[in-house]
Amino acid sequence: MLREMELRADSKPLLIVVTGPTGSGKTDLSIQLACRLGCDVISADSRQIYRGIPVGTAAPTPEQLAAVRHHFVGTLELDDYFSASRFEEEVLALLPGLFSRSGGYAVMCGGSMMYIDAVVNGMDELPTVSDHVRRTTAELYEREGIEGVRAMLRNLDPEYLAKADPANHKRLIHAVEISIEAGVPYSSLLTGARKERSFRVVKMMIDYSRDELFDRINRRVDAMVSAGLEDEARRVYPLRHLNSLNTVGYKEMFAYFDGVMPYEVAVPRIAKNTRVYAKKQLTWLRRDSSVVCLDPSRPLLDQALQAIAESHGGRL
RNA sequence: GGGCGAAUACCAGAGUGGCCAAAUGGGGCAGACUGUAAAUCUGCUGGUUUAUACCUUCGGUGGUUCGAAUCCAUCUUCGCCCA
Repeated sequence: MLREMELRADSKPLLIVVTGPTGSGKTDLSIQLACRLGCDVISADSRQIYRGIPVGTAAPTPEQLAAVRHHFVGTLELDDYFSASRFEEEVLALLPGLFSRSGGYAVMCGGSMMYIDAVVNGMDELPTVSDHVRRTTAELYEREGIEGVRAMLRNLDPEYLAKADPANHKRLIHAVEISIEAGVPYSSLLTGARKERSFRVVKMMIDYSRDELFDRINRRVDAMVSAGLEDEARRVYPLRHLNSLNTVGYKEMFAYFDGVMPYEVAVPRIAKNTRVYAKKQLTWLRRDSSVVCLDPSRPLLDQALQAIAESHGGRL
């Protein structure tokens, strides 16, 4: 069956991106695809990449991991630094090997839109922020609040300040950090240019109606709870201040452990915040017209293979 | 049967004569996004295609007043108390 999908010698390899909102069934479809195409799965998920939190992040199960080789699942410690840019770098380094082993295919599966964009379009080169700069900027924010950060940015990069969201301290702080580190305004480093890639991309998502999706999410949260979310959260509770645990499912559990939120509130809150997260993903997806929508009422694998075939120029 | 209290937008809940289409929170919707992105942040949420504008709203009806969500009367419903 692979024969029919075999690449022609002159085509570039193909990265098949299975994305979509949380709870839409990406994991299953990506595994089916990878099995069918004989390739690996690259996870594009900013939380499943951490070790020790498989339940709350709905990471692939041990069985699923055994069925197909996965990358970037459970490979980092909770206190490891990571970023979309690093993801881009590591995936790009990994891809050639995967393509050559599979005959030109790789599946990327995940809902971290910025990670996917980093791989597909690339990000501008920025200097790595040193601990020293990070610390001084954090102190500035602590001492003088967002006003202080804005004042600093007025000197360092007025152009960015003018177009940035003035209330978003994370962005402003980042701009300050990069400007200091680079010695030039942050905005001067942003080219917006799309990087050349040596592979082609097909993106697809499973397009549930919002009601169906929300229903799936609600049910999945219940499943997580019975799969031991609370125990898992309790194990990582001592590390709750880490960014990797500033995550839906954990923060609500931590609030419950801290006694600031009753259990009966925490669980529905997880479902609600997951729905909000899904909405944000859909907002991001909405402006990406290159995403092929798959109809969940029909066989998904067939539609996915069809989309892949069409990306080859309509030929199998 | 009697006494008291309450009825406000999707929900909760402020407001007690004009600055009220009505605080705030929740929920919902929409959006931004180039180095921790499941993060962080923004806007809207009675109607009128725009609005410093107009219209319709604060349980019902009828009053008082230049003007009522706010005062009066009455009715309805709910809660508590005495029977």
